[in-house]
Amino acid sequence: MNIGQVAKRSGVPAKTIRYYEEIGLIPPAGRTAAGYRDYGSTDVETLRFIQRARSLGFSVKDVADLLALWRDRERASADVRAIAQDHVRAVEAKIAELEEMRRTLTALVERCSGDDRPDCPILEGLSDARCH
Amino acid sequence: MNIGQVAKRSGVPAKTIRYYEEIGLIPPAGRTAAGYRDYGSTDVETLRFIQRARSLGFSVKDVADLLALWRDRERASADVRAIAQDHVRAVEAKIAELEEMRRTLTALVERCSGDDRPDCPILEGLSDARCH
DNA sequence: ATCGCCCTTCCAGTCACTGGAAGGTCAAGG
DNA sequence: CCTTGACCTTCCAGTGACTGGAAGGGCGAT
Repeated sequence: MNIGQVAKRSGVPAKTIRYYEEIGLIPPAGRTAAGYRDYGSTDVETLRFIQRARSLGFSVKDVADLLALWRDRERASADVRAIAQDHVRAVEAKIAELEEMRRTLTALVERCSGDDRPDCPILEGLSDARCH
Repeated sequence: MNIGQVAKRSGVPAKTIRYYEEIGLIPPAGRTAAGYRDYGSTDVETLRFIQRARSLGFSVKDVADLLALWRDRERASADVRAIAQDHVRAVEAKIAELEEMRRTLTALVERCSGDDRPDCPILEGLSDARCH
């Protein structure tokens, strides 16, 4: 299977697949006589796994660890859970941070009339930080 | 005032101040005879403005636009409001995305026993995407 | 043989910094 | 006067995770 086919089936762009190979997240693909990368259905499954983990926000490093555990039939589920739980905490922290931004921003936007006049509580808020 | 002083007073690291100068977010600072950058209190205020805008998640490009409006006594508050409102929408979209991740991740983590056994719904979820 | 699409590599750019090396400056203490 | 230590300077490289594009080669169908 060509890289384009794999890209279509896994949802990972061809360019990104090459990049994953370059950084060692996936092993180097076999090659055809002409030098084209050649893949099998296992590779598609691996890339789908990677795609899903990435879309859940796991870092490439985390994905590498998860992949290793995925391939290890002797793994302890506790190891997987630890990675996932750390990530949940990171996601929650990020949400909290963004919620805080949203709160402040919304308060500023609401106080701004948004007309032709130069008078603007948003800029005032940014210069004084009286917004908190 | 030396760059270190300004860094302390504005909350923007010295390295970042030099970087902002390099990319043109702030004008080049004056220099002392010895070649040290020399700042006044206006510079500290500008950097504080930048610091606050950045901490609310505005991109450097947005900050440049906001700074220009801040300095323009003839601005229309509608222009400021438009930038801020776009940003609020972006922040809200990001929050929604992270909430969705958190929901999926939490569901997976909850189903995982997290013990010595290899049996792991998290890895299963990542391979099958039966989680949705 | 030619067309259009696929593949290859390599280099550069994104975003917003951050770290570090190599070297110059300044103020205080001995 | 000299040294020490904390500051400053520039320049180069690296981060994370791709993404775009150029230059060149291959493949299947007409």
